[in-house]
Amino acid sequence: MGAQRYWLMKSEPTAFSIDDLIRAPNHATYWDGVRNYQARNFMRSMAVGDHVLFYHSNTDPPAVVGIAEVVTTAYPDSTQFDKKDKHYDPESKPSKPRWDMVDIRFVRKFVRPLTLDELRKEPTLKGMVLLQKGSRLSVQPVSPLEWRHIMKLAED
DNA sequence: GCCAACGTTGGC
DNA sequence: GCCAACGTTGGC
Repeated sequence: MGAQRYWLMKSEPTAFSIDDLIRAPNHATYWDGVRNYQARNFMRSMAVGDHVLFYHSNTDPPAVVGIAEVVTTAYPDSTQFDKKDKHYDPESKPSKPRWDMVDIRFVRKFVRPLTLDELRKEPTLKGMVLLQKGSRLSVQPVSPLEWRHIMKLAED
């Protein structure tokens, strides 16, 4: 199998929305706060240039709202060492950081959000990690087939 | 706001 | 190593 090139990353729009990404300097940001090992490992396997579906979670309606791209490989998430940060991890040592982040940059916003409901109706997307029962991974792989299908949906 | 599903922690 | 308790995620 070739390298994984497509991903999906979740964000609560009240915390950080795709419009926040558009407004950010260079339309880019660091993706901090991931505190799940599986999600972290996916970030560690990202390469510069990989493409990312930007997903709004915990909102009405939850939806894929656009595309970003990976602009750095994984590096230590500084918030893990910041006592005042919500994501502070007292167990993590600067000599051996536990949590990583990547930088992503805005690519485009869909003319309309592709809602979770709509995605569920697509047989091609049945296997998407996002659509699996109980799936909560905030960083997850997307297959080339799923990616292409979502790009088609986004054209309409 | 509710709560099911999941991941992590810690007592044993 | 098991598993109950707990905290979190995120759809609804």
